[in-house]
Amino acid sequence: MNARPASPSSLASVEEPVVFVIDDDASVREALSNLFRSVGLRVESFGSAHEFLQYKLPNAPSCLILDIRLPRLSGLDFQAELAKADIHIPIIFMTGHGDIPMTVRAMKAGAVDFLTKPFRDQDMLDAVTAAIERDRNSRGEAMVLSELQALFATLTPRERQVMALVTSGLMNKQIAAEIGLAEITVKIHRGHIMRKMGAKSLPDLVRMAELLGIGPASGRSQT
Amino acid sequence: MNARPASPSSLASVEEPVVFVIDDDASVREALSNLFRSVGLRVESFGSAHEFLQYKLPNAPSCLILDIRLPRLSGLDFQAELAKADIHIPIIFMTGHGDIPMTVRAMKAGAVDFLTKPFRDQDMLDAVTAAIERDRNSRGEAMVLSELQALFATLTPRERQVMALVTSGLMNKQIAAEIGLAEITVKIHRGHIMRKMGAKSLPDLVRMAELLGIGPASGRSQT
DNA sequence: GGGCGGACCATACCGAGGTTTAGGATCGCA
DNA sequence: TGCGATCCTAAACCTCGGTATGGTCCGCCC
Repeated sequence: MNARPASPSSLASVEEPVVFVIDDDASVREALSNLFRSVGLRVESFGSAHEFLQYKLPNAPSCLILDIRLPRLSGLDFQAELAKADIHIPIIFMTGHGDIPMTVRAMKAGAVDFLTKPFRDQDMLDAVTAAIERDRNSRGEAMVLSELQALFATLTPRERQVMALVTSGLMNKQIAAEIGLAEITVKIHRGHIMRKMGAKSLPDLVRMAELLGIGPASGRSQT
Repeated sequence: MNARPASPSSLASVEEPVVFVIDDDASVREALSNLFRSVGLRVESFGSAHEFLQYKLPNAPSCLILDIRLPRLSGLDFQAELAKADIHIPIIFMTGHGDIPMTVRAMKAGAVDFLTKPFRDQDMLDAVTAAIERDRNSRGEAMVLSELQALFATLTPRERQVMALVTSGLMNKQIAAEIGLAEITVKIHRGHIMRKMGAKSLPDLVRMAELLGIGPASGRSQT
């Protein structure tokens, strides 16, 4: 709508969505590739999980189509691997003969969908659309957060500490007493914080602190 | 002014957890009841979804064990019914012969787990424990939110409007210009807001506004 | 009609927030 | 040894936030 974000960092999410397909059966890869390409989606397919890991993931909304039964590694285990490696991409599982416990485990671990072969093309396309959309959102949030963290990283330890106390609602004089400073010094730090973080107002800063998960944790020991 | 900040609202979550069981097979109800009671959980069981709906739900962390195949209504449909009726309770499905699409649909709709009969008692207990815990958390959050909403409801329309602008970071004089008031009037409103909402500081108020989802939406029409 | 609450405004006062200017002290690094 | 970053403080000055006192106007309900 309105509200220019004013961040010069719109260098992400400009890339087109990508669908990744991992299946050891070349004919399946082929069929899925054709399906997705027919609706204008970019596709990258792989014969194994290992191949996929070699590939440098683009900074674009994407999702992963995975057969639950993979050559060396089960799809479920691979899902866990990705999570452990901090690679977060929505996963759509396919299976020819899966069971319910598998399904539950996959869904609990965050899978977007779980399709049984044979599935209708439209079901797959719907799942992919939802997955891409989900990824687009989470990428957006992650980007905002990482920019905030970058700003936060430019603060000195003292400034970080003061920021936590300011956003917790303490007055300058209380902060000064809390950490043994003159009130004027706190004001100075506070000014630096506002400038470095690019906050236009105190509510702005409070919201940043919320996103960053800042409590009195960064402060010193409490009673 | 009323200004009754000390709302005696600690009357929740003191009740013990309850497990609800819906199954048309009395022997299943009996077995599950015994299982849960054996670990000290309170159980209420029903032969049909309809019976369950007659029951007045207690204000306690709870969960619902549901057979996917119910007498009149499918478990999946009943899940949707509950959601539509704004009854949010974690659901654990059981099934003798369910399929994967059912499972996926249930999990996507928020089910906690989906157990295939026969299941191990421990699996059921684990699922129930997780579900109760989830419900305890969401009840806690819901309670905090409803208390906030109660406070917010005591604000006059003008005060609500000013609150939105204050928490968005505008200065008093800007707010005054925005809605055509004298700055002093804004200050008065602001004071009332802080008192009525029980906010001890501006950051406090900002966090409340975040929880309440307050944007310029409650203000007047914007460009 | 009188009471009540909401909304509005003025004057005055004071405390809190915030900047500028001008320093001093410490520490690590080139 | 000099430089820069960090951290601290002071005095002066101004704006902003917030409260109190006192008052007007309007609409609603008994």
